[in-house]
Amino acid sequence: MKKKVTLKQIAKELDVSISTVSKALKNSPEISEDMRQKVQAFAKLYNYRPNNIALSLKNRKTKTIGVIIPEIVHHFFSKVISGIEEVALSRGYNVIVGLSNESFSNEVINMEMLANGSIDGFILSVSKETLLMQDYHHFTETINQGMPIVMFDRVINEINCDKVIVDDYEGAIKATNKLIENGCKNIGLITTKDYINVGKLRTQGYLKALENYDIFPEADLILKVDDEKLSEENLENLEIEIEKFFRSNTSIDGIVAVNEIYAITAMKVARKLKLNIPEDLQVIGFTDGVLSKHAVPGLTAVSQHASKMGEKAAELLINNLEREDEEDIFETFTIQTDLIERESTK
Amino acid sequence: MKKKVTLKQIAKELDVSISTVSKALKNSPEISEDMRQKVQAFAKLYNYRPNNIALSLKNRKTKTIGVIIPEIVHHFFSKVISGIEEVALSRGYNVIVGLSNESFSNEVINMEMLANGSIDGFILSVSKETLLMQDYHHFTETINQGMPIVMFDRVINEINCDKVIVDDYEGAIKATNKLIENGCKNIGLITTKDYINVGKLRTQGYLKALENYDIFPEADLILKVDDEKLSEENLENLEIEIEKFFRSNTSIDGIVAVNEIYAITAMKVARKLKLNIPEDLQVIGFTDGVLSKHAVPGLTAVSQHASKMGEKAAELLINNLEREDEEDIFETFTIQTDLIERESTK
DNA sequence: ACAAGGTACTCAAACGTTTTCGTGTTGAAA
DNA sequence: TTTCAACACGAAAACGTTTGAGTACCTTGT
Repeated sequence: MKKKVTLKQIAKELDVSISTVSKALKNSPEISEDMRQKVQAFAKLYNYRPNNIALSLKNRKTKTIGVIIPEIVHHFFSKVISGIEEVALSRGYNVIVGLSNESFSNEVINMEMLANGSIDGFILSVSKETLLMQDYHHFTETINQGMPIVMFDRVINEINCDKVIVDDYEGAIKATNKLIENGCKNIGLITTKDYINVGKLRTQGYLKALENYDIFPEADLILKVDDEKLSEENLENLEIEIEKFFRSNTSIDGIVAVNEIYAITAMKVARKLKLNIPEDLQVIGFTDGVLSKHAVPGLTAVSQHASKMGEKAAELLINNLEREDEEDIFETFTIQTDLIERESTK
Repeated sequence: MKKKVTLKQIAKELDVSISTVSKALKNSPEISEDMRQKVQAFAKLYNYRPNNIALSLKNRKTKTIGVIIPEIVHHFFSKVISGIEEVALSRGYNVIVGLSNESFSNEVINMEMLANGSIDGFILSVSKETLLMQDYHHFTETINQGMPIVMFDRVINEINCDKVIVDDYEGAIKATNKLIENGCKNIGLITTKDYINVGKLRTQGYLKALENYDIFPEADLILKVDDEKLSEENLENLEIEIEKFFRSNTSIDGIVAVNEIYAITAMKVARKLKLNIPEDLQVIGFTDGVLSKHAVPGLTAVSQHASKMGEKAAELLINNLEREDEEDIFETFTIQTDLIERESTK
């Protein structure tokens, strides 16, 4: 077992100073050609690699970005990470991932763990609990300490930082328009409680689209699912809620759902109630993930271009980190949605 | 913007030495009660947190583990990460994620980036290309430098390190047995090429189960999908292959598929061919992920307990890292599979 | 012969910690 | 009064690197 070799060891071995070795490896003109070659040959032989930690300490930057997300077992978030990874790698950065599991305290702990020198900046999507509690002190403190943050998807307007969001409002309009144009007369919306801003925006888009067509929105046609009660296990609750919703609104002929699970479950319930898709009921979901793609029938979905979100977030952060002047001009980048049409709509 | 405060600054402010501050914060008995309180109060006021990088350099350990996986947008892998994260967080470790995208060179680059001091050890699942090329020098070198590796799922027997695997062989036997007991006479297998060892093991399990029941395995009933040709986009190829497979084996009444996608696609094709599930055809897939759960009908699946794999891998690694004696006794931990029964089987 | 200048190296500080050893002051025992 | 712990603190090295300043030696020009 040969441990990693350091400058000091090379220096001792060649009987020169550490500085000489360092400079020789960096092709400094201060070093003679002879010495340069000797050192470089030796370094190659022993497979010398500079110690990242020492470099981080010296340069006061780690070339590492911290990503905090609510949940990784989720197509959208893993896709975002994959986008972040791609540009991070290409620009020489590492990615360290923290999971909040939608919990405020986990978010805080994770951020504190990373903020003490381990990383240069954060990319994050705010946890539900944080959104609910509206306690943002950990964000402001981090920013005050000079560590930049980029928020994506679930962002907080009051916080002054770079943001990457999806045009949820427009996306919901597109989806609703599509259904209206396809002849739906009674379009239902399955959404979340309003404290999640993406849910809220999508609801607003839905309402706007109806308004554009002079359709009066009916409160009965909007189902606000209480996400608190839902976990991996009790998806049946969701199924039951949606079934009740369908039974009390038999005229529904179109559904806009704010995420894949809601949409898929709606289709499942519809099948159970002997409704044919898309003949009797057309369905459009948000987030174009695996489920949409592999559902039968395929689910028409509003694509949020998750990996592009990740790429953009990483670019914003790295650009900020590598900016010479310390001006803080924060940008909010909006990603346009696309409607991916499949068999769940006509 | 108040930058992070260091020991040095506190020392200067209180007009004492750095050592005194450090000791006072650690409640050293060398320090008087007065001084201790003064320093701690000051530190709290300025929200002092020790710099992780400096600690890493001093202690020669980073309290960070590196995870290299082929692909993160994948239920199985993200679930594993989530298991790793959980254990890591509870034991005070961070997780840094690298993606190989199934490419050998990416795997090497990622490992080299991390191996230079950034992390204390690796948890990884080998990329397909590496398995194909059988070039393992980056693993042996890393281990030789004293950095421990834990491999999971796609492991390499020749490499001497901790491993966490799923009992693929047994899982395939369970699945095949189930179908046989349910009355299937012609059970097809949809698998990968043999260089992926999990695929190979599952194939062997399938064959073993048939043998146990004195059923002669027919080569025609085994479809080895060439994964190289498959990407996110051209899933149609898979569909076409499976359809051909079904058409040339009309007697098939049961399917074992080595992953979710194959299983779901098989169900989709079956529906197209007017085969009823589970009456005409029963299907069992590997990897109990979102697709299995939300498919219609629900897919009976062999659960690999991905998050448990992650937890176990993290435990093995951290135990190894924190072991006092430097004995290298490597363990291979096998996770038992469970058959999660849903509507795709009788 | 001697200042000037270039070459090829070494020294030392710095990044932020921890920790061993050293040292000055105090109070009490001899 | 001397001696010697006990106490409370400081100095310095170490982790591995980079880099500006310093220096020894040789060459050149006058």
